Amino acid sequence: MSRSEKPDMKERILETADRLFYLRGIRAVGVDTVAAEIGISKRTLYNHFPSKDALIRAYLERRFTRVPASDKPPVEQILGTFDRLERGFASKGFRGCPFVNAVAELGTEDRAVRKIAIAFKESRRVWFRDLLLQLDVPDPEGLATQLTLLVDGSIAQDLVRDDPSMARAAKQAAAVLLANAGVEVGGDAAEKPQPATDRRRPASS
Amino acid sequence: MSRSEKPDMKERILETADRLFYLRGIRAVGVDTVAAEIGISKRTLYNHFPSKDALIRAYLERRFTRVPASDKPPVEQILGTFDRLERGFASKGFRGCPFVNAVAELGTEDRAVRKIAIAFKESRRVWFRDLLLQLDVPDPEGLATQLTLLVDGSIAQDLVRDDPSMARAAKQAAAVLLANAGVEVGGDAAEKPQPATDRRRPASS
DNA sequence: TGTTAATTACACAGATCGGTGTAATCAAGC
DNA sequence: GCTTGATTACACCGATCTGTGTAATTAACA
Repeated sequence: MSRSEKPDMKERILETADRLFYLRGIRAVGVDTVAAEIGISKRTLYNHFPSKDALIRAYLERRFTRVPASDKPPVEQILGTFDRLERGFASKGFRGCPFVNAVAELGTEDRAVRKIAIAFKESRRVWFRDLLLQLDVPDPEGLATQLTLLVDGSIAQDLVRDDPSMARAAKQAAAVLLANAGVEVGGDAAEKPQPATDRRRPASS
Repeated sequence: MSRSEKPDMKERILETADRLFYLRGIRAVGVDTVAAEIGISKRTLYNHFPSKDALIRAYLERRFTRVPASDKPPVEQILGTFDRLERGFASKGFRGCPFVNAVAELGTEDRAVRKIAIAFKESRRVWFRDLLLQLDVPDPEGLATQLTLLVDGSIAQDLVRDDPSMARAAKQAAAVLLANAGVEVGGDAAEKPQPATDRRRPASS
């Protein structure tokens, strides 16, 4: 099949489109820009993707990475999510949730895009729920939803404020919700102190 | 000053820009579209706003409406926020947070837009905090932040899923956080039952 | 009535966009 | 060496976008 020297041209296009779409915005990046960034002709790009819409869909589907399985205790996995979030926020390349951004950019009328976004949000909710089922909480479905609210809330707040401590605030709230559901939460899991005021990266504001 | 028959041309332009920008997206709506929607010439629009960027900024500043003062008890005000949210979600014209959407669309590099968005988010956090101060909770700053996470989380989730029950889930979580801080929460404040599954509007999906 | 300012219609500039057509070039497999 | 398929350069299309220039028109006010 593949006669091209570089492993897979389609994957190279997707990698570049992912980086540009996510960092600069989907509408802000043209197909010419994507092709030029890789150093290929626009024609080659259109030989792999019939339209920009198809490229956008492929970009979002590629972003749909499953959360890796873990053998750690469910509580640690749940609260660890917010630690990963905080590290993500602090990294330079973070710019919000690609699915929420895509819906915000392309509108709710774009069925294909919204379908992928919904699937992603639901997959995370189910991931929470399955962990909560192991913990025997009274209402795993509802609590899982509440945890996703904290995740998406901290992502939106960090996108605007560029303040990674939002993940820490979300983690503390999650710990309270878990404790309220009868789950034993390790004392060090949610480091309480931390006034959380002004933990912005100096680059911003 | 104003020689125009209609009260204020500038306000008419802003009203229309608000509706179109919010519902269809800022980048998706051109200045020609805004002018045509009102029935004025593009030249008139540019006589009131020097550029589209200026119109965008004015649109966001106009969206920056303060939460009205209320004499109801602080707890009711806080939890009532989520009831208002749910009604907003259920209304046809809801399409997420205009500030988050603007940052998602225009990028974090747009200093002016981001500054307005940050100011708005902070104003809501301060509104929560001032109410919490009246309730004598241990950490009003941190709890206020957590409440904003629930607000923005439910907004993001509703934008994607078109599911107004997200506001209800947020309200229940908020009630738990308040109770955990020692606040007396009325039993009817957070109507517990409600499996919350599939409360979508029939129009969607 | 005459002055003044707002609004109008309309053409147009300059850029960018998504997408196509074509013929040449290049590299791998038989 | 020849065939085949991928890639290339490059021109080009039509649409859309922000923004401007201009001269005519309208309406309020003195």
